[in-house]
Amino acid sequence: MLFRPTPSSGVPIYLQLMEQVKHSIETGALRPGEQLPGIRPLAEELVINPNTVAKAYRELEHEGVIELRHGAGAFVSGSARAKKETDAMKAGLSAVAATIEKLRARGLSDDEIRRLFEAELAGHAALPKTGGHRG
Amino acid sequence: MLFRPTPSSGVPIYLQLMEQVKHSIETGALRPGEQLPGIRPLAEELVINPNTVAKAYRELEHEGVIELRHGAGAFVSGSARAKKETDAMKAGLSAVAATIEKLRARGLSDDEIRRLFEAELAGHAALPKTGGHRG
DNA sequence: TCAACTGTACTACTGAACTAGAACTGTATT
DNA sequence: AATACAGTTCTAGTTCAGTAGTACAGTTGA
Repeated sequence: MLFRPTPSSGVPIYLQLMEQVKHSIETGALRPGEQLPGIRPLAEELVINPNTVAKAYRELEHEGVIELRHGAGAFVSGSARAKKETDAMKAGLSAVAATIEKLRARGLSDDEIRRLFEAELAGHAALPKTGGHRG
Repeated sequence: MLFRPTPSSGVPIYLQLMEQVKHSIETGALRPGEQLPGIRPLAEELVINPNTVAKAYRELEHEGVIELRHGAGAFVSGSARAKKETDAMKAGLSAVAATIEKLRARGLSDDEIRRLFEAELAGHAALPKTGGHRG
C-alpha cells in the first residue's frame, strides 16, 4: 500500500518500481544483502502483473543494483561496484540539485532543462540553407 | 547533405531535425526572422517524408522556436520570449557542462547521469517490506 | 521425497509513437 | 484569375514498448 503505480503519469510501471527500489537503497531503507519482496506477492500488493515486477527486477539486476537467485529470491546487491556507484551518485546528487535549482531560477522549465542536458550528452550537426538543391 | 538522419540511433527523425534547428539557432547559423527551408524541398534533401518535416516544424512552433505562416513559409521566431529563453539556455549551458564533466570524472556513465537528473526532476515514495500481506 | 515457495521463459494482446501517401487550403506573384 | 509554392489535414500502415496470461524450472524446508 506504500507504492501506488500511476498509469496516468505516462511513466511505465516497471520503471516506477525500479526508481522506487533504487531510492529505497539510496536512503538506506533497503540495505545490502537484504531480501526484496517476492515477485508474486509484490505484484498482488500493487495489483499489477507478476511479469511487470519481474521485468523491473531483471533490469535492476542488469544494472547491478540487485541480485536474483532462481528459486531463492531477490536480494540487494552488496558488490563493491554497486556500493561505489551509489556513493558516487550520492555525491553527485547535490551538484545536480544545485544546477537544476539554478536553471529553474533563471526561468527555465523542466523540459528545457532536460533539453540542455540531452544536448550536452550528445552531438550536433548543421542544417542546409533555404535554397537547397532541387532534383 | 549536411544533415543525415540516423534511424539506427533509435532517436525519431523529427526529433533529430528539431535539435538540428535549435542548435543552428543557438550557434547563430540561423538568425531571427530568417526563413527556413521549405517542408518539401527539405524532405527531398533528407530523403524522408514531407510529413515528418512538417511534424518537426509544428513542434518547433509549439515551443515558440519558429513561426509558421500558411502559404508563406517557416521563419525563425524573433519574439522576446524565444530570445530570452535562448539567452537563459546559453547561460545555463556552461553550468550544465561543468556539472556533467564533474560527474563523468567521478566515473558515472551518461546513463547514470541521466538517472540522477530524472530523479531530481521527479518524486519518490517507499517500498513495502518482504513479508507483505497474502490474500 | 514432497509441497510450497522462489524466479524464468514463452506467447500474445494492446496502445501509442513514428512514418508515409495523398488531397486540401492559404499566400504570393504574374 | 491563374499558377506555383507554401503549410495543413486526413487516413493508414508499421513498429515497438508495455503489460498480461500461462506453463516451466530451481530452491528450500518439513
